Amino acid sequence: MSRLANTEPKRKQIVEGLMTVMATSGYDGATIPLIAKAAGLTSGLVHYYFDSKQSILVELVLHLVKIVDARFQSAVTSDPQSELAAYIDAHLALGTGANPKAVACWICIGAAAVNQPEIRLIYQEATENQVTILEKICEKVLRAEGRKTRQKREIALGITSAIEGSYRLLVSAPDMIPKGFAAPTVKAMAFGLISSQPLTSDKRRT
Amino acid sequence: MSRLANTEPKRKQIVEGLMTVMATSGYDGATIPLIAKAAGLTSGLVHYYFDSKQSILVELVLHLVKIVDARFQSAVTSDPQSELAAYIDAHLALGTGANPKAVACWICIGAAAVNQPEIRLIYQEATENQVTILEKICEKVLRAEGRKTRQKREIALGITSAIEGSYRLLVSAPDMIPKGFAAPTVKAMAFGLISSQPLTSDKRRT
Amino acid sequence: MSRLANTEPKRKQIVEGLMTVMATSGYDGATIPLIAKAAGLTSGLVHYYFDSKQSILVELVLHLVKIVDARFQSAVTSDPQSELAAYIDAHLALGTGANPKAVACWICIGAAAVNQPEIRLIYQEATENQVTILEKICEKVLRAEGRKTRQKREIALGITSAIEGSYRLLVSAPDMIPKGFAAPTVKAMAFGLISSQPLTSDKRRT
Amino acid sequence: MSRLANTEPKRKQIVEGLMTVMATSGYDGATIPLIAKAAGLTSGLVHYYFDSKQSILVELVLHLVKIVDARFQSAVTSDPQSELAAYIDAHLALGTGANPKAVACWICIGAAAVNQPEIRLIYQEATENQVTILEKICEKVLRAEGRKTRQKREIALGITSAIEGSYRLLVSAPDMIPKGFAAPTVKAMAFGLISSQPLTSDKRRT
DNA sequence: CATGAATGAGAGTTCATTCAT
DNA sequence: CATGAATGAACTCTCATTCAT
Repeated sequence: MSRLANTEPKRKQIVEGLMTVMATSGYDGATIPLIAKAAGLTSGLVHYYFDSKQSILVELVLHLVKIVDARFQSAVTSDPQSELAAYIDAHLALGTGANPKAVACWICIGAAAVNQPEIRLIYQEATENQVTILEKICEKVLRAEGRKTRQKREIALGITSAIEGSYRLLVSAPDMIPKGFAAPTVKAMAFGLISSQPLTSDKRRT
Repeated sequence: MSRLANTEPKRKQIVEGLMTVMATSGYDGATIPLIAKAAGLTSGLVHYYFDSKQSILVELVLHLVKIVDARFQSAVTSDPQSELAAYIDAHLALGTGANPKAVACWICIGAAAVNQPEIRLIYQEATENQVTILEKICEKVLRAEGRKTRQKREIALGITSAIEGSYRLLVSAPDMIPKGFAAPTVKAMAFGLISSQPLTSDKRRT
Repeated sequence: MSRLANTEPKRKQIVEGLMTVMATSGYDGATIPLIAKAAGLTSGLVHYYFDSKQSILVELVLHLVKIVDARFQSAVTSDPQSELAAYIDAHLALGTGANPKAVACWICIGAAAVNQPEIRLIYQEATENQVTILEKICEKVLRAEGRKTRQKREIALGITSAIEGSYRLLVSAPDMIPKGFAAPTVKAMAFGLISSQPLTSDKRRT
Repeated sequence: MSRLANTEPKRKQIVEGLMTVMATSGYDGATIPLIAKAAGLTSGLVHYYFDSKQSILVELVLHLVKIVDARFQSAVTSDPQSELAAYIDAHLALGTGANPKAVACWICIGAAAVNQPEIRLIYQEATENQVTILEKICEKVLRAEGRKTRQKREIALGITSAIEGSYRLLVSAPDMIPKGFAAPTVKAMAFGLISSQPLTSDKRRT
């Protein structure tokens, strides 16, 4: 077996160790020994597989993006409206019990992006990917509803904001949030926002 | 007589020092020496005015809440709809250049709330206050539009999510956000959400 | 009034502040602000009346010596044996409730003598004074009992050891010591030690 | 395989580093860098082997107790009287050059017990163990001399006081103490104290 | 591959002391 | 006299990182 044979599983273990610890202790509170322990390894090994603590964080961000993507991909996508609903559900279901660790980490990553340019870049890239996907879905919905698509990006950004903001409240003010609140409300906002767009042609619709 | 007691200004200096440093370095990156330097003081003096680093953070949270409150209070509030618009503007204008440091700090505070229970409590309290204010405004708007008010809290939480999420994007993915995007979009989402509420139903109720 | 008018009372206040704090917090735990507070003054004033923290300790040692001296002086001194008993009582009564703070301080001073030569010197001087007084009493007792006085200094040192050791136990292992244990036991040791000395002349005494 | 685990020797090195520094600088003067230097290590490593400075002190107390125990255990114990003498010699020989560092530390530990409850507890426990051992020896001596054993604990406490007090003088007033003074005097006091106990039955012994 | 001992820089915090007022 | 703000050095302790084994 080559040396690489065992490399990926180990790296994943470590990344998930960081996720676990970070979800309860934040990024700075996630020390190498704690990460190692959560991963069932020793601190020395962590640095064998990763150059630095920050490089684990980089990989974690990529990992989290995959988790959400996977969930959305598996959603059934018949008509545009249910596709949009499925997208929102895929994201917000994470917070409502499905993967609270991932959400807590995501909040910490946003803060880490403040002072770590490398993290900011990949956070931005990941977000850009999501917005692009969402933009396309929104475009389809707008078309299906006979509305102008000019603002599709603003709409996608608005929905993304609402999702990210829901994460914030779910993580940092959990006591305020009624169970099952986030997804329906964000969906209502999303469709409300779409409905506020002008129709493509008033004549035909009259 | 002793030296002129100057406690409050000094504490404010320190709090603003934390805000400045935290906006670029995060909470853990905001070391006491850096805070002191930003405030033009010595590290020793920081601990003369504050028991601990965390207690500076506590005061900063209160300080940030005051900034937003002050901005909103000064807004003219004629009809409910413009009051709601003014509320959203007061919050989001901060991010669009008015006080980017405050917004960056707010993001870091949310992350700090993850692993510092005391911070979580005051974050939650501050958020609860905002939601309560917003809830009342929403109720007025709903009444004015002849809609049921049952969901007013969910609506307030939804708008709050959208605002918080906009902060996130403004801070952590600034390159993605077109100038002046946030406020109009959040307003459209807010009014879209309100419009999705059922009418009180004048017929049956007559 | 001259400037000195108020000096001595203030210094005494400070010394007693140190005694109070030191009895529960040790010498290093007795910070200037704590001493000042215990004395009802401010930290600045403490340094107005004393050059340094150590100089307060120096004065405290002198103060403690006076306390014991005063107590012994007031004892009735009829025959040598009761004088010795009175001496021991004067010292050990301190520990058994009369002045536990003084005793706790005395223990701390012994430790401070380890690393502060100036304290060692005055501790030694104070102890030497006590031993000298005790030596004279012992000489009288030995004479009265018709015993050789050659070892009077060793006897005085032995009794002093027993007293100092009782302080240690009273302060550092208070739960082990039955009420009223120390004085009778030390007296018994003292007289036992004296009885172990050879008689001055067996012939005459026959 | 990792580096050869060498935990116990390293911990011992550190404990002895504390002993060395504490003997001349006291507990508070024994800073981690000084302890590390005395042990030939770096400060970081000290905290690798011990959670806190206090935990080193805890281990030092146990270490000191062992030193005395070892010395006493090795003493030949034929008749009760020489066993008592051996016990006193084992303790006091330490001060007279055999291990002056240990004695100086012991004095500082008593002072540390004043304001550190955990230290007080183990000081008390160590002392209680010694008193219990001594009590049994005294009981044997009392029996052998046909005296009542009721006061055996008070006697043991008295002898312990005399030993502890001798330490004090040896450490804090070394110039006053003639060489070889302590052990004989304490022995004389001990036997004098025992002789002061009533005989078990005067009638039978006639 | 794997360990965990070792390092060294730097964190938060305390405190005797000074001094402007 | 008296205050308490201000300083700066030193403290204990933490931690990412390295490396001998």
